Formats: sequence, structure tokens, C-alpha cells
Amino acid sequence: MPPHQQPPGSQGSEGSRSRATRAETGQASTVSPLTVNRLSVYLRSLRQLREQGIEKVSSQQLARRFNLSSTQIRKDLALFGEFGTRGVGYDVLELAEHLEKLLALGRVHRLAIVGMGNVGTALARFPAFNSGSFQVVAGFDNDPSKIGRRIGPIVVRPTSELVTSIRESGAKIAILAVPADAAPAALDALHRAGVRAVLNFAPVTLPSTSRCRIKNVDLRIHLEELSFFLDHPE
Amino acid sequence: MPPHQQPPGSQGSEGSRSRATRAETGQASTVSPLTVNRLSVYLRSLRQLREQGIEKVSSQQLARRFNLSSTQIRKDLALFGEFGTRGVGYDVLELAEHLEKLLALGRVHRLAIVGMGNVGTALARFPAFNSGSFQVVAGFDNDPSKIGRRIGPIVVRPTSELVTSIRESGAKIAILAVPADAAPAALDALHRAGVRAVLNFAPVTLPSTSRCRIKNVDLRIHLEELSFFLDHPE
DNA sequence: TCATGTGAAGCAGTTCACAGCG
DNA sequence: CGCTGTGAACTGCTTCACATGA
Repeated sequence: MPPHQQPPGSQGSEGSRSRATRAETGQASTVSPLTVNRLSVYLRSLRQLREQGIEKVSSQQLARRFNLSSTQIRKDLALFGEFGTRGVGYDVLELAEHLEKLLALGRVHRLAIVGMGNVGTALARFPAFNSGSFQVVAGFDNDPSKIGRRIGPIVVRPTSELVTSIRESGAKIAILAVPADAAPAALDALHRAGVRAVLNFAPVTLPSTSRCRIKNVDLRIHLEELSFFLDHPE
Repeated sequence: MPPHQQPPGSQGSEGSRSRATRAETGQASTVSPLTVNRLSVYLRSLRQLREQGIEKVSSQQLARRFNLSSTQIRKDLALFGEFGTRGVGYDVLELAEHLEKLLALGRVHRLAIVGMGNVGTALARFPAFNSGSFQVVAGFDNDPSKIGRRIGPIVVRPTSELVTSIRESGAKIAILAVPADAAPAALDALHRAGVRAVLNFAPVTLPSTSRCRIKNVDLRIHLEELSFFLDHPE
């Protein structure tokens, strides 16, 4: 994944003998996005094991089953506490719950989508964005022919209503799926609407601020990466 | 996502200047995906400058304008040759062309999409996947109600025809947009169809091989990353 | 005994600082 | 002079190796 932004760092996190972990002291992020992404992968894997009725798993079993590194699993988890039992491994159900809590998936995050083109429309209907901890509650576009149309769980509203509508909805996460040249203005509106995190599909690298974290996802770049490695094999 | 891959390779490309660079010596990839992704970003930026009629640019101007690091731009480019003029900077048009060549964007890559659900459908219609160097030429699904339907540039075909159809089309890149449990079988079929690169949207981490490079993109994980940092600010 | 949790080592990616050249 | 290109320093991520404890 291409990490376009870097996380800020401030706190030293010495791993000392006591039970004082990051989670318990209340101190937050010297945690890198890479680690956080892996936590999601671990959770995804544990959910699969849970569905299969598997109750215990060691880091090595997880690693083999899901193409991961057992050391890295343990190191990543160690940032947040001690979740395993020596000589045994991890309790699948319990660790999954810990990860859900860590990733703040215990509550519902309302999502607003800006730009109801191909991508915006697909994401409005996308199950992963409309289940569990996520729920699409608003969608915006400038195109008059789209206003008022029902797409997935929402009815498209004009961008002029974006700020007030998002304020009312309480959505703190937005998906930005507008053309590149419209992105800066849209982002500015999202700031004013109180949005704190943005998943940006517009082909521009928008900078994170302390007030609003941005994750840039450019699908064309992914294709170009594959194109490069096709011509520069191995 | 653990990127383990590094071995050498061979690629011939005529050099342009004095010193022996990777491109000239014929050796290929010790190049990291991170670097390649940045090349795409540089190209995207240069195209924007080109449209504005700007002819020369220094690494520092690029960096300021597009939130990049000037040193990193120079280091990244240095892997492939010497494209700038000391005391001046880079020729926008020329550098863009070099990057297009490096990223193998000088020819059309035909794409096959497996799974015409929300994501597959959106990508079939997605401009970035149907312009310039990319072109969607086939789409597959198991759902009988979808077979025969025209979506964007393609007509949906049954998955049973996947191998022969992709072979005929000559597509070497596939987009995998099926449910997680269907992904392994679909990938196997893609291997048999001669596909060399896969953009995987299924929520499983599929491993790359030397025969077929895989780029895993899990949109839910992106959301979960934002969710985490929402609750663990700064 | 077995697998976790963790300092220490190793490696990759980024930034610094400046030599070299137009 | 200014900007590129680049060894050297640095930061941070990953892997190793083993002490620790159920």
C-alpha cells in the first residue's frame, strides 16, 4: 500500500517489564499506519477462524495460514498489551474483540460520500461500507441529474448542502470521489463540516493535518505499479 | 502486506547519458514498490504542469507544489538515469516521457475483470481503467442474471469461459473483485489464463509469485485505519 | 515443554550535506 | 550562482534469538 503520509511521532515507547502498555497509559500514536493495517489483517483472519469454530491459535499458525510473519504478529500486538498465553497461544474470540476495540470498531462510524460517479456510487452500495462498524449516511454530487436519486442507502444531495447536511448527520469520516480539480474545494468544505478523516480517491495527494487525517488511494497508481513490474520482472 | 521479493532480472533499454544506471546495465528490480508508486505520483504531477504549459521544473518546485520531498524525487530518478540539468532542473515534457516509458505506459494494457459486483462494475466504467495505457477488454461473473449485460466497454461472460476468453483477449492484467471465498479458485483460473499481474480487491491477502504479481487492495482496511487514528489522535 | 514477549541485530527507506556541473 | 546527483548519516521497520512464564 502506498503510504503517502507519515505519522507524527513524539512519545518514546520503551517496552519495559511492567504492564504499562500504550493502551493502558492512554498515550496514543507512535503507531505506524503499517502496523495498524496489519492489525486489520489479523482481525480479518481471526474472524475467519472464528467462523470455523477454531478457539485457540498460535502466532505461527496464524502466520502460516494467512501468509504473515509470526514475529511481526507478536511485535505488533505487544504495542498494545499482552493478549496471549505462553505455551498456548491466543484465544481467537478474545483477541478479535481486543482488535475490534483497538481499531475503534465497537461503534458505528457514519460515512459521507462526496462525488457520486462510478467510484462513489459503487462505495455507497459496497457491503463493507454498509455493515459492521460502517454506515453510509449521505452522498453528494453537483450533477443535477443525480440529485434526488436513491443510491444504496442514501439519496443524493447537492454539494451546496454538504456542510450543513454532514454537520447534521454527525459523520466524521468522508469518502472523496470527485475529479482532481474539484478535490481541494471539496476537502475545504469537509473541513468546515467537521469531518476528521478522509478516504481520498481523487488523483491528487491531499495532505493530512492534525485536524483531519487523509488516506490517499489512487487506483490508477496501483495499475501503474503492476505495469512497471510486468516490464521489470522479478 | 509483506512485500518479500527482490531478485535480479533483465531488461534492455538504451541509455541517454554518461553514468551506468540500472536501465543501462540491464539489471532490473531492486526497486521497491514504494519507489514505483512515487514515480506514478511524479508523472501525475508532471502531466498537470504540462497542461499548464510549464516547461521546466526543479525538484524543489515539484516538492513544494505537490507535497513531496525534493531529495526523494532526485534519489528515485537517480535509480534509472540522469534526467535533469544542473543549475536548471528538469524538462517537464521530457521527464514525463521518461517516466511513461519506465512505467511501461507506452503500450496498451488490456484488463480483465473477474466479479461484476459493485466494485467490478465501477472499475469497468472507471475512466482511469479505460484510457491512456489501460483498457478493459473482458468481464466475468457467475450470476446468470448478469451474463450478457453490457457494462462499460464489455459484455459480461460466465466464469466458465474465463480461461479461454482471457487467453484469446491477450490480457495480462486482471482485476479480482469477487468474495473472499471465491478468490483462490478465481486466481487459479487466472494463472491458467496466462495472467501475469492481479489487482486484488477481495478481502484476502493473496501471495505474489514470480509468475504472477499481486497487489492486494482492501478498501475496508483503509477505513479501519482511519477509524483507528480517529480514536488515537496524533 | 511450548509459545509468548522482547532486547539486540539487521536491513530498508529517508534525509542530510555537499561535490560536481551547467 | 543554483540545482542535480550521491555517499554518508540517520531513522524506523523487520527479523533474530532467547529469556520468561503458563
